Amino acid sequence: MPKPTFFNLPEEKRETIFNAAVEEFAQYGLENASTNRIVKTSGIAKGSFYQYFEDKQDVFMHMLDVIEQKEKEFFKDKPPPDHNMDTFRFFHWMVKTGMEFGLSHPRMIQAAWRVLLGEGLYYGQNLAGYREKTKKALTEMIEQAIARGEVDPSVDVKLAVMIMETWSNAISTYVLNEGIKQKNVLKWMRSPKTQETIDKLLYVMEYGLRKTESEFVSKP
Amino acid sequence: MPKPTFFNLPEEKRETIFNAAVEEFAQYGLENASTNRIVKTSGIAKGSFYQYFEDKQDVFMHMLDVIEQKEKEFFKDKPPPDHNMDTFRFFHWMVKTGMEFGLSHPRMIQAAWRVLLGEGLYYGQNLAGYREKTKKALTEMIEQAIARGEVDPSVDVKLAVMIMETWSNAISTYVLNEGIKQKNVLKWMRSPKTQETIDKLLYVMEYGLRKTESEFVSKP
DNA sequence: CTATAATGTGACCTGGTGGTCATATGACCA
DNA sequence: TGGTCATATGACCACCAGGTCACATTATAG
Repeated sequence: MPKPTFFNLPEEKRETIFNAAVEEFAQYGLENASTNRIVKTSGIAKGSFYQYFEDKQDVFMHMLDVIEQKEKEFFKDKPPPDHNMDTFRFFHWMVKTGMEFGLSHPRMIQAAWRVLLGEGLYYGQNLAGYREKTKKALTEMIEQAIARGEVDPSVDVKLAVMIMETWSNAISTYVLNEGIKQKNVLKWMRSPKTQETIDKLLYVMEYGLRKTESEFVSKP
Repeated sequence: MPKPTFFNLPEEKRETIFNAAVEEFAQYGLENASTNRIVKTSGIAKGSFYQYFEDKQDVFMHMLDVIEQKEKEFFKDKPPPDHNMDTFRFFHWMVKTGMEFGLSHPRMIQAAWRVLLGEGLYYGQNLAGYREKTKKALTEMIEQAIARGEVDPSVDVKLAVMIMETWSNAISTYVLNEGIKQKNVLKWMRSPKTQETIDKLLYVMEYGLRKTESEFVSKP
């Protein structure tokens, strides 16, 4: 948690510092982020930084909180089209909506992903908690899906979770890496071509890479 | 390339230094690897290190070469059971054999993966070449597979490559992470349970996560 | 035994790191 | 006005990084 002093700051200054930190994390990850650079780019004194935060990990954790909060807000007025829908369609909706959210705060998400996926494995307990959360949600979803006869039961739950995580990671990585190159990310994201790519990826997750009687068709 | 001096060294000393470097990369990655620690753990003077190598990246590239060479040796007397086999069976065989190789040099592989996957994205050209190689091989394989009618053609080649890469990465990561915890990795790797897990993962890649008429059966 | 070449060494350099602290600034209030 | 308290500052610290280099040691050859 940042110290109270940080929250007393005028919003503009607070944002400047926060954004500088986010940019630093996106570029260098957590381990290689430099507080010196952060203070330089945000135009504050070194001492000030330590009056706002314990250390750089403190800022990073704060960023995760901000993401979580913004995510909640974003999803609040975007309820899934049908509550009792097919699990794959639900996952589909979740991935796509999640991507839209991600692209509205690209650097923040990039920073979080980079650290959580890259360094998180070799890091302390603090970060592990964040990964557990999504894992738990996925587990519940899959248990339900198996009960409903939607997911192949011969693949056990733990493995299915791992598979869905992998897919979700792969798609996010793809969208983030490609999206950043675009001049208008949202337009790119919503373009038929991009949508089809994501559809195809999710289709393969569902039906596999082997050619079977079921064929891919783009769904609106 | 390491300097000639390095190759003139008695084998034992050479190995000591090399192993220390590998261990360092496995633990800290390339960016955070410390030459100071490497020289300390291998018991040589700082100056000697720079008489053997240009810098730490030089050692790392050398490690990649060593891996490549050992891989060639390993695969030399392990030709695929049937040359004109189904692509998925071939991929299956490749993954499993590759894993066996990986577990015979776990730290080296771990180090390479860590850097190539984690830092490689944000690194210079040197490393990109190594990723391109495997990508090219996969591309050819998939083009053939589509021509043979084995892979769904509605999923285009580029995407299929990405999917196979993702799977290969996911499985490797899984095996490496779990394998390292075991007291006897090879025994663990060859145990029916582990084999079944890998079979299941590859099965899902092939037929998808959704329950269909085709059911998973463990194949010998 | 001597001269020359190859190898080994660690003190030393510059520069960056995370973090501290005495001091300065300025807003607010009695 | 003078006093107080939160905020701001950057010089400074100890530490570690990668890298160099004059010098010491050892091996080789004549």
